[in-house]
Amino acid sequence: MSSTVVKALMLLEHFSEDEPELGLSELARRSGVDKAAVHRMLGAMAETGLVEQQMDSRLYRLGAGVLRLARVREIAFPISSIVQPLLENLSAETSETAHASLISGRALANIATCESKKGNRVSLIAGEVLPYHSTASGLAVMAYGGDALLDRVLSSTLEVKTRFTITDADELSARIDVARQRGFSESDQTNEEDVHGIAAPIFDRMSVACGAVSVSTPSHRMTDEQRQLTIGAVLRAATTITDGLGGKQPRSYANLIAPLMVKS
Amino acid sequence: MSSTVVKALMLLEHFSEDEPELGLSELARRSGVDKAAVHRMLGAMAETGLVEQQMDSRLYRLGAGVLRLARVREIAFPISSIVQPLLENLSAETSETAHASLISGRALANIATCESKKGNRVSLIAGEVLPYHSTASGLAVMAYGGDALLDRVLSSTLEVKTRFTITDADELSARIDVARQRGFSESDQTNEEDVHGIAAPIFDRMSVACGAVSVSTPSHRMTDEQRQLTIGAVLRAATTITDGLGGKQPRSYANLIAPLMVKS
DNA sequence: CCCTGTTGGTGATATATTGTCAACAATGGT
DNA sequence: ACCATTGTTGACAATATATCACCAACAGGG
Repeated sequence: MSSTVVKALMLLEHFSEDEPELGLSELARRSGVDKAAVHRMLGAMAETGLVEQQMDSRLYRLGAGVLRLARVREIAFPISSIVQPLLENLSAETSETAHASLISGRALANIATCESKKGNRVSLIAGEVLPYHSTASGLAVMAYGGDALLDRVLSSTLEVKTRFTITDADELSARIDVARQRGFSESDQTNEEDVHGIAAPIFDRMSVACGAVSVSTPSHRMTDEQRQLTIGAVLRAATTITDGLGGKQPRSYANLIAPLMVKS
Repeated sequence: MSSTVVKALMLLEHFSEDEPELGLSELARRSGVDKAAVHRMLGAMAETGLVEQQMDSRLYRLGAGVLRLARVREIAFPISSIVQPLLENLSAETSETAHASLISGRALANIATCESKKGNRVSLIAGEVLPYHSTASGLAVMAYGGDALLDRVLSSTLEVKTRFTITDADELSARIDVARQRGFSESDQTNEEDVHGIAAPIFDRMSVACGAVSVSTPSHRMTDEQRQLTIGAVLRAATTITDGLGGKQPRSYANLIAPLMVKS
């Protein structure tokens, strides 16, 4: 059915900013895998330094190997360092929390964040794995990420995250179409309660979406005015990031969003 | 014999700053694994975002997933950000290239670097995997990393890196003893030609070595004077880093190196 | 144009690793 | 003392894997 390598690596998705250290039984419970299997997988990943086990508490955490890998990737393709300052600009423009994510296998990987300076802000867990179907970023990516990606997501089981989460493939498909027609995507409380998201796609060298930029706003604060402001800022940021990464927006897309990008 | 997860993850060690993108056949050749197997493993790792495949060139590279993992780890245990500025200080003091590495499974992972500003300097490949037996950092870690680690390395096959590389377990053991008696380790051209290394261990909360700081100097430039200067600087840096990470040097070790740390 | 050398990718089958379940010692809480 | 955890190890059946072959596509070179 599914390779053991995938099963092992899926264990890593349970580590987050909130819970950087997890026990064996805990991981087995969350992943639904047998304790013995988890034990062997973690042992294998520890051999290569992807995880490491605390000698005293016996808890597991992400290992030094991930730092090395990230360095290699970041030196060869400096994405985070390019994106981070642009996110800070975006956050300043909108006064809300901004973040960028990239396609990472079957989900989106949040790779950079800049939180709003307001007291009441959307604070997202760093390094979280974002589902395609329930986030604005996901919609944006699916709208411009090619049919292969789209089909894969639409035919997968769509997890319920809140009472607003769209779990029907047809309805989701319709939302994606709307995003494609507008040039940006919007989602309200579909991934988390009281969080409104507006996102725009980032394109690679082949004009295929490889990620998205997004601004998360507390739902109640999302007025019409704020919405217009955010849409423009997000589209400008996405365009700058696409350029910065050496990517190219499709011609039709550039024309589509041009009128929305003018600074009022 | 060995789990498939390990075999899959070992493929990642072939990606480096110099060669961030590799083809399927290339990876199969270097790892000595069958093409079909490599293909399946890469596919599995791509599913979780650990690697990604360029759609046009079909080459593989490290994926966005590693960035996410590194963020999670770095936010929970901010090592790199603590170590980096201290390395810059160390490099300035010695005028040579400094780097820090952590235990990462069966090898050391280089996690931070600061290159010398001199024209002729030791320039090391970022994110390289450093063997225990042929580097000064490795000697330092083995000297204070506990018997389990020591036995594992001494009983493994020691790869020849240069004509000076020590491949005899007894001789290596003797060198480690010397490092333990002195409080720092030294290696000359055992990992790379014309590179001299001086390293000191970094300790964790349980007073066990978890990594090392090292200064790499071109062999011909390593005079007696420079050597004394470097030893002091490395030991001071290692002490500061151990403290910064919340670690503790063993009492005996702190006493041992105290006289060497005085600034002349 | 063929020829040879690549490349990435795909099936078939025997084998070896893996999943499953049970039991284990060591903790910690009550 | 008990009970409920924890991490760990063992054994066996089940299954995913390693290995081999082959294929199509592409790139020079003669």
